[in-house]
Amino acid sequence: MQEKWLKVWDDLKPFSTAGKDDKRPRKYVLDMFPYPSGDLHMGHAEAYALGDVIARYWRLQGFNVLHPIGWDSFGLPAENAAIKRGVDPREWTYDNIAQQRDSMRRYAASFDWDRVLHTSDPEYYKWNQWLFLQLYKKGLAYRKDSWVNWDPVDQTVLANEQVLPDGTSERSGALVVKKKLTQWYFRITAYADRLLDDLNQLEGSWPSKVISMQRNWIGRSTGADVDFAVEGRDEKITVYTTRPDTLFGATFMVVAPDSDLAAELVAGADDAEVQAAFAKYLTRVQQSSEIERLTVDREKTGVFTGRYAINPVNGARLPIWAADYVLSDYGQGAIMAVPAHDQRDLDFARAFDLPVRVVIDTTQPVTGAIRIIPEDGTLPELDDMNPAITGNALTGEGRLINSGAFDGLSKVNAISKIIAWLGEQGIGRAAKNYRLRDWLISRQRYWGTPIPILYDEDGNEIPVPEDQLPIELPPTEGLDLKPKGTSPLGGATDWVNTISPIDGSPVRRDTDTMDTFVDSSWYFLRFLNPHDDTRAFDPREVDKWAPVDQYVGGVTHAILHLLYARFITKVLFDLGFVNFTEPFSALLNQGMVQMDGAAMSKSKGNLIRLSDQLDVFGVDAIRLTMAFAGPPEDDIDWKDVSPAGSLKFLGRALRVAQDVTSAPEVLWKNGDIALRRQTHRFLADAPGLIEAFKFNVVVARMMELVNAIRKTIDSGSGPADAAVREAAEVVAVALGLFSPYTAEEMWETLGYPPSVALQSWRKPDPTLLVEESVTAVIQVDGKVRARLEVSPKIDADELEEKARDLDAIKRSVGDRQVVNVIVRAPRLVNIATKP
RNA sequence: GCCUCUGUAGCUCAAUGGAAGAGCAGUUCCGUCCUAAGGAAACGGUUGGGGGUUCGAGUCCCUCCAGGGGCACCA
Repeated sequence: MQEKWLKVWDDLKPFSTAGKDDKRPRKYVLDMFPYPSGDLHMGHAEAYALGDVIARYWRLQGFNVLHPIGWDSFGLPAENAAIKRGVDPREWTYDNIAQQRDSMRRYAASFDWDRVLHTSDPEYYKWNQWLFLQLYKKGLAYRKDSWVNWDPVDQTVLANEQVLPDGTSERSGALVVKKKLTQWYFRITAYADRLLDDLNQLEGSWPSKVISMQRNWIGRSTGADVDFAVEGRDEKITVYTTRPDTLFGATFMVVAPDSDLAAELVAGADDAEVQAAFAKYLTRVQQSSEIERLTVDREKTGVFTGRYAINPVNGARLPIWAADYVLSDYGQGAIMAVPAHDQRDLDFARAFDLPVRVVIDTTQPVTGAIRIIPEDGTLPELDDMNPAITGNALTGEGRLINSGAFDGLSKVNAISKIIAWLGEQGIGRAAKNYRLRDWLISRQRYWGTPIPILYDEDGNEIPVPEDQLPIELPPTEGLDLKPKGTSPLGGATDWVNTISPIDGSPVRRDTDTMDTFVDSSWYFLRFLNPHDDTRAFDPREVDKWAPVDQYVGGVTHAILHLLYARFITKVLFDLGFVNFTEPFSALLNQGMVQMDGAAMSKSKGNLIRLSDQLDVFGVDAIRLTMAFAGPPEDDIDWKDVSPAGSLKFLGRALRVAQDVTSAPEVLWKNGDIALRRQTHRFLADAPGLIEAFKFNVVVARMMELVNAIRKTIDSGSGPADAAVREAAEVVAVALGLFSPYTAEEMWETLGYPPSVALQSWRKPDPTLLVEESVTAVIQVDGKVRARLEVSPKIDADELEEKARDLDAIKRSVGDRQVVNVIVRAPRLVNIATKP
């Protein structure tokens, strides 16, 4: 059965995107493309089953649907496998692709096979290099020397986004260490505001979880930069604070120990003891792992730098400390510490016995008397909440005290007033900061896109001219791919050493390759003209198809891929290449397939192999099981689902079609009215359910419909009834979304030529959707006392009259007084009484 | 710790503030030499607990309980 239909589909090509003169409205349905790491697994099976329902549905609805597939085929696993087995990564990669492609075809995924792309083809990564150069021209790609995340197992740097919250690499699982290197970055921070603000457009069409994760990741905060003079130093130190209202409460200052500023301050301290202590501390900080640094209830550590700053608002002398709870790459890498109103500063102050000065009275937040606190910051009548004693910083709302001219102001008012005052004095200004850092794209590995930059003998950057692209990867022969901390491409001396396109002088190529997230940040545009070797994408095709109408994929990419793709889209918008700013209009995140409540893995011994399941139950039953298992965004536990049940249902559906004895020409209007009503109710309801991704509900409704057909055949008007044929045809078309093979069999059995996938979703007959009569519920004091069969068009007065006329109601009301009658014609009457 | 989502039949889920439902599983029966397929019937509920708003609450509000997810030294 499988081979038969695969051949039919190959011939008919029901899913290739139609030509230019196609007048149908367009839909771009995109499944996240896979990484070719072996054959397809259960997770792929779920994702592609769900994406396929959507793509096939829009086709039935008369849309010209673009549903392409490709492979994200650069990346470390290929290279690691190549090292292990001594083969070329190309071989491993393209073998796996061939296998996955064949599996997808048998899985009946409705892809347009004429648009396949692989990111590891030079025809693709040529345009990756082109994209890099566009960013370079705009100053959005740049090199800098910085502390980077280093994966000691894969021997490469990682983007911030690739480091898990526990400080390990998302890929190798190794503890990430910090290393100072010169690397290429994309200036994603320049787009931070737009990436954040444009999330509002996606509200409602993206999962709120993904939106909130992106918001958190960008992490915008607003506050002020404040300049502090330093004793014995001409230059001021600028700190960033979100709480300028607590400026009068600053009692010390902290700088990041790994910052240039810290080193310079200590060097100028002219105190050997201080310098020795600092050097020791710095070493310790640099050796501590990320996992240690991120531990929550960690003791505060730090050293005094030997220097003092002056608080510009009150002249207080503030000792400057170096401590690793201040990060060198956020804000100014230095803070003013207000221990009374910041828990971290308070913890530090208590550890090193630094003063605490309360400047906000949080006891009477909005109204009430202003307390005047003595200069030493103690609150005699408030000992039970004095932060220095309780260890709890006062972070709530309140009024300013101990703050000179600003006393009495509320927190919000004080923030704006103090920022304004700082501005007038020229010692501060409003400022914004982001958690988001620039995107580090260099990787010290072979299997990726070469960075199209040359360096002359003085180390100056020379971008490769666009007409010289692609820079192809050199063959692996003679190269040592083993991780050694520098790119394997450095060993390809003939490749590295070349001549300058400007003056022919000797130059060297950049030997790093790009993060593969660059590849996937724009691939959805390449699908529009995958074979065009004159440009990355055709603006006319982009106008026609993009942005993607429906994107389908796992929540694992909630930050990384989706953020990068959004960023690149905005860059392309600014460069005039596309006319939209968000790449994916709607996003569906499918859950994961689990076993016994845990992710499946070989090591846990709970791995369910897709190929085994397909062997036992077949493609149709597995696809149906995936759709029926529950809402798509929920995880599926394979022990809770029943592929055997799905298979049983498919058999029932097919037998129902086989039982039909009427001819295709039979007149439906003569059919059994009850079955026809159910069929048309299904036709009316299913589209809304599918568009809301409630595939499981559609399947349940389809099962009900099949049960009803069975009943009509066996104990109703019989197999020759026209309604039986009509309902079976509707089931065949609907089932085509989920279980294409069985649906084609049904369609053929019913006497039609292939393919059921080319059918249209039938319009329900509105006269069959209106009930002839409905049951009205008659309540007395909210309790059901009687029922009435009435016309659906009955008006409220008539219904009330009929209801009150019922003996059961008269009895029920008795001699109590009727105080209110609620009538919701035609469904309900409720008579409220008073004894 | 903070934010957020979800608790409905054994399981997976429905139900514009208006009769608590479906599918699957299980049970019984029919069928069959036996097994399976297939068919029929019934069973299954304090809608997590408590309070409130309402003529009327699974649905809205408050609170507690349980689970999931996200964030968490970013000044």
